[in-house]
Amino acid sequence: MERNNSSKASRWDELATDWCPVARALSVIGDRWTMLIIRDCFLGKSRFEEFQTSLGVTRHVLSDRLKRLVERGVLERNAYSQRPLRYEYRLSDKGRDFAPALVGLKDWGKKHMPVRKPAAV
Amino acid sequence: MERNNSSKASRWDELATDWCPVARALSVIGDRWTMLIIRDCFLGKSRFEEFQTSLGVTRHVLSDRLKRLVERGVLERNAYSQRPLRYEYRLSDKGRDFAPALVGLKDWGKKHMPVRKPAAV
DNA sequence: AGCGTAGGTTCCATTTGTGAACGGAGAATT
DNA sequence: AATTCTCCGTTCACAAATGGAACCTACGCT
Repeated sequence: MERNNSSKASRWDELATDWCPVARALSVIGDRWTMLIIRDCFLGKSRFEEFQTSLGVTRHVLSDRLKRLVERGVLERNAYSQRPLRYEYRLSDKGRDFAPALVGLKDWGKKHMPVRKPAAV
Repeated sequence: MERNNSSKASRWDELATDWCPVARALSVIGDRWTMLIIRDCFLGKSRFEEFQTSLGVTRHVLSDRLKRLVERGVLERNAYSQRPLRYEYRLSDKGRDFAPALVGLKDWGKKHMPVRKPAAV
């Protein structure tokens, strides 16, 4: 499905080589769900099932995103169990460097998207 | 196409009311192209054609994004010409508050996505 | 043997994005 | 006055991404 390397490039996936560093950053984390996976990593989550239940994203989109993030060096994939072979995903230094951007988004969300409480009846 | 308000909600468009402020921010700017439109606004661009040629996004996706950003108060739409009635899109205060997040992305892109120059032959 | 769990993959329907053409309204050119 | 140009979109057919559910593998538990 995703990751078919034979297709012609659309403008979106030319962003990785754009002149603008913001565009290049978005080529890595500009897809749906990706930034939220990174947020979950900052919150200490590391396993497939954790991300899946936390985000409600479908499993194969999650699978695709994790694969891309590992390919691009934002996450590292390590076996946390050998006998049932199981992997966890952890932020690399490159991934941890998203902290300032994430904080920027957090501050904006807090200020401009207040949680709507049900009207007290 | 987009903006049909009768459809059932998927997880993605429930983000606007998520407990996490990062998720709420992403519900506004987490779509493809949206953050790049905001970047262009910071760079002084304000008109439909400017965004379109700068980004290479298709016209009706651009049209959709601008509409959403105005609806959500990130951009303001003002007539800049009366006789051919034409509009421009400018950042509101709410939109300008994306500056820190944008800077975070810029710094990450500069550090971790260096521009590949063609090998000097 | 049968069930549960973690981490995926596969299938199909729906939604979103792309690419190109079309439209309208006024401006500028011939 | 007719044609062309510019700006800001809309519409259409097709391709790609996403959603939702089922399935699979390998192991552990009872």
